[in-house]
Amino acid sequence: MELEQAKQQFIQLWGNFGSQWGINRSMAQVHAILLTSPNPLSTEDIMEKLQISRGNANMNVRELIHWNLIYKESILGERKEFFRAEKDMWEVAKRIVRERKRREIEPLIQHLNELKSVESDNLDEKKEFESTVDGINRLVNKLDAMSNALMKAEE
Amino acid sequence: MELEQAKQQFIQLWGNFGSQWGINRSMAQVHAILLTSPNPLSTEDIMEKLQISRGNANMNVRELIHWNLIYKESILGERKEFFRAEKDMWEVAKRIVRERKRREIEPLIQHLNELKSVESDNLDEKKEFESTVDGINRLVNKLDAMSNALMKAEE
DNA sequence: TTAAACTTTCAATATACATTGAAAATACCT
DNA sequence: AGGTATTTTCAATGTATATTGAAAGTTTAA
Repeated sequence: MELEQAKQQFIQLWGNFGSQWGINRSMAQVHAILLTSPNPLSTEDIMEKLQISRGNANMNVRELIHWNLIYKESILGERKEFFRAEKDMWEVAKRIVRERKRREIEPLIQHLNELKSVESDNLDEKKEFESTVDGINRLVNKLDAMSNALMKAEE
Repeated sequence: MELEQAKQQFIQLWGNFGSQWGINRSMAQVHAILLTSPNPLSTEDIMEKLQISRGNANMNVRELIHWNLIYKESILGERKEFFRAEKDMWEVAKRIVRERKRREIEPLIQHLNELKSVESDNLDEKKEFESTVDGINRLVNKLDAMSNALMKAEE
């Protein structure tokens, strides 16, 4: 397959994959284009290659920096900012896990704790509810422990 | 906290959590209401408790059955169908992993394989592209192996 | 075999979320 | 300080996805 065509397919693929997992399509596509570029790219490069607006490009680049998946890079004699992606995919995975944990899992645990015990006359429903919440709590803690172990283990 | 209020919060919580991970809100909410109910519920019960349409309730119940997260259950003397949820959360997690693997990871691997090698004059870009695809391939295989190991390991 | 009870489908509609682009803000150079 | 290049913001707009509900389909019981 021809390179440009393959890149195009990869960008679409990564975009779809992202959106199935709650990452917005453009952000995943910006990530894809930087992952496959040997040189850092500017906002304009990204706008052009993905055919998206300046605002969109800018916002998703910022977001990717915040996720720690891409870096700013300056090019000698150029005034604008350039960006390059972290290329070690195991590192990428770890950073995504870290960020989603911080954003979603921790608040989830927080909220579940507040639901731990309830008052009610209906003992059946009360029991079922508490046991569900407890079950989820245990699961989340288990998964959390597993992911911590993995991220330290490396390889 | 009062039970009904806590349930309501849980339903919202589970719905939001689902939609952050690419599961539609209603489906997660239907799941939530069944998880916390000691008795099986009918489509009408679900419609009423979540204030959603018949079509919506029906479609998401079907989908949850397909994910193997809820079961049909018949109640003596009742004609309509009732549904109850799998309550073992570790089991739930395993089934979700299984389904998402089947739906998303396997097709991803499929597509990545097709992009494995490309033709181009630009050796830099070609190399970068192939190495990115290879890196993702390795990552996905690693995660896949890990999840397989975990799902067998139990506990 | 009919009719009531119940389930499924799907075109129309609504909602949530992503995207645009021009204006405002900021950084940089002389 | 003034002017130009570059980045950021955000109200308006567009788009993908979810939801509705009524009609069509199916099952059950008498």
